[in-house]
Amino acid sequence: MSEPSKSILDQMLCFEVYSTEHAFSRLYKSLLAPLGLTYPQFLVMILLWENDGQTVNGIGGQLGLESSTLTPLLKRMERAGIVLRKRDADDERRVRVSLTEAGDALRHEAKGIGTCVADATGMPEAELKALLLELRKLRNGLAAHNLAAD
Amino acid sequence: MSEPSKSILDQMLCFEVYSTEHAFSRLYKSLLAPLGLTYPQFLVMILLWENDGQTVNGIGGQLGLESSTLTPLLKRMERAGIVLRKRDADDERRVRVSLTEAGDALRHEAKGIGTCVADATGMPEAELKALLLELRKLRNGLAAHNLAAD
DNA sequence: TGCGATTTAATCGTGGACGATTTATTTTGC
DNA sequence: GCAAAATAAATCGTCCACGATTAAATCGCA
Repeated sequence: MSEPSKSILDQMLCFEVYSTEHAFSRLYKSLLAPLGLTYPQFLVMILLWENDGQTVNGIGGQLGLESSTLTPLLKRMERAGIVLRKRDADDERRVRVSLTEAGDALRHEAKGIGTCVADATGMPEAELKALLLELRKLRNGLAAHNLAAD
Repeated sequence: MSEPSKSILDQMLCFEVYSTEHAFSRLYKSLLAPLGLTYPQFLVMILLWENDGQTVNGIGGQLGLESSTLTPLLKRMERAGIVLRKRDADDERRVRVSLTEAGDALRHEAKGIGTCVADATGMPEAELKALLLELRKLRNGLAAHNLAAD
């Protein structure tokens, strides 16, 4: 009873990840609202700004999302006029997602967001970097375990 | 261009938190499925196993969830026969949530879950503990900023 | 005492997320 | 060259999450 067992620690860690995700989500919501974007939509935009015309699966692979999540999300973005969805002529199974002019223009409006978030953490860069690496290690561990379960 | 700016780092960090949360969520889903629980429901159960008969707001405060999230969630748990929802006789605005026998019994079936998750991380206890503290620091920073925005 | 302000849940609409399934297309194996 | 397998996206049902609003109960204060 004196020391917290590893399993309790783990429960706490999972909850911490869960609630940190909520905190990030709330922060991004307020920053992204003026652009009319949600956080997952913003992630898609980052990928497209970097490399336009990707397929649904390509985007999903990078974000870890299924087509059942992405298809409706991309349709909302299409309705908002920031992306286009078009069947690939060479392989009609694929749908390629590309930026409209409005979508491309959003890139400039999104410039300030990163620094806002960085400031909000209130932590020095080195510490954030270390945290990033530790989290990546954790996620890789979990992902390996998730794969092994199949 | 040579060094990653703090804002890019931050974007990566946020994404890392986001996807680590997904990885945890997937892992817990497979562990909790035999108990018929989702992860947020499991969090509610942990609170009730610790302290039965809490109010909706009391639970929400600890988990950072709104009544608009909890009410339907608790109704599903009630339908599943693991909790009861009852208006407080002293203050009829409050709804008290308590465990049924079946809900209490689940506690034993959930025993092994923590160690499973701890093993899945593949990381030593000390490292997990340090990560927990860093994440808490980050979350507190973000939460402070979220509050200040009001 | 009684009325306005506050507190507590519940409701509604929107958006994310997943698994299972379906449909269409392409690849492969023979 | 064609049937079977594999791949890509979409669809459906369920659940989580939030903000805004509503309804009911309680509190507080004049």
